[in-house]
Amino acid sequence: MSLRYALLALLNVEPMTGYDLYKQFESSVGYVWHAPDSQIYPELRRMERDGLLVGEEVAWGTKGRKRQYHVTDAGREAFRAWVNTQLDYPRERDPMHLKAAYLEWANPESARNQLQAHVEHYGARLIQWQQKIQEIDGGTSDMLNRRLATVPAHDHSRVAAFKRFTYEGLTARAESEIAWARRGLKLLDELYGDPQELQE
Amino acid sequence: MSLRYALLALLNVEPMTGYDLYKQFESSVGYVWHAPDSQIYPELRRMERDGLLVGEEVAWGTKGRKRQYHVTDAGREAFRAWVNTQLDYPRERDPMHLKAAYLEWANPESARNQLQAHVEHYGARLIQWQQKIQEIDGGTSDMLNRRLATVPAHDHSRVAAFKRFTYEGLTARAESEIAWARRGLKLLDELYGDPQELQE
DNA sequence: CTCCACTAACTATCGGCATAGATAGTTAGT
DNA sequence: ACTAACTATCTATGCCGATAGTTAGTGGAG
Repeated sequence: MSLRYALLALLNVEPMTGYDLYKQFESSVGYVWHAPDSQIYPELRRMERDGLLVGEEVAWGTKGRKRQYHVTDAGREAFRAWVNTQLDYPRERDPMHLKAAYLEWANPESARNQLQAHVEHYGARLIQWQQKIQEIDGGTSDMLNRRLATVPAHDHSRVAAFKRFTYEGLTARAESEIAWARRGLKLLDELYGDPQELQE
Repeated sequence: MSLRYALLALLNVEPMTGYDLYKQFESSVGYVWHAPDSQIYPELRRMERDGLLVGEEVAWGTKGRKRQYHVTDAGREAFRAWVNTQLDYPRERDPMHLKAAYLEWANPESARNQLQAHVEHYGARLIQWQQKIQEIDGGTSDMLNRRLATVPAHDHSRVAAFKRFTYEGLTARAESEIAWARRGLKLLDELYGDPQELQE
């Protein structure tokens, strides 16, 4: 149900087509929320049906057509209501931690590779999210600048602060995951012997 | 697809019925992985069909019957294969962080309440996971002890170490989430004024 | 002896999301 | 004029998981 609000958040800044939104989810915004186009188009239809959006047919080339969606007052209201609503947390279900509990079944190299992949996965995320923070601080964030253009100047620092806060949380999580996986690698060394030492 | 392996992990320790497994997921094991019974029963059938389990009809009272599932060699092999397989990470999709990015839309008390709820949610998890670690260290973990009874003594420390490692990761994550939400609460104080101070 | 909580198992429906594929128009380079 | 890459939209299938409801037997408390 969050896809709907991720879409509203983007469309609040400016009207877009389904394809525009898909591109956003594929790039920068996708580091916080992702969705495939096959999910976006039907959801936009449903949102229009529910009165949160209005679609406007726009010419594209000579014969082409595209549908640009504008947020309605009801849409803005729905978004505001969502932001003010307590969300319910799903039950615990994390494949990597489940697997970690049974790593004694794995052979040591495989365990090592998987923890190494964990480090690399969150390492890549970490860099992306840190980059976002730098863009926010440096005022070079395209998305943020367009958003800021729609709010009065004295609210700018506030808007930017929450964006930064979001990425701070994501980087903290990534760092925590990396630290955990590194501890796991050390644990493997202790239990099975350090492969570096064995080579010497 | 992880449910299958969560079930295999539990059934590797001892044969159980669907209901037993459901109880496990409702209590201790549920802090790492959860599943409703409506998912468990059909999955057990499928696993039996795939040759990973064999079900045995057991008398229960005078007329009652229950089905106890045993892991087959193929089941153990499938589990080992899973533990050795690199898992693929899903795309980013976290409702709370998405919402955090738009907290300027929320009214301050609501934002405060939601961050407070975030602290409390992970606070509760933190206590549960820390308890698990203490149970492991103190040798009072029922689940772990039954598991240890199935492996040779010289592997005991290894098995326990991975269980502990899992919960360490979960507690670290919980602590990170709590610290983040607390930073959010402080940010709200800075942006909107500290409600404590206003009362004085 | 009856009531109730618990044990045991199963079914149905629905939304979210992944994966894949279909269709058509556009734009820019060769 | 051709072709590749991109824009734009939509459909189909299927798994995973949440929620809710059904049926039937067990065992203990009052």
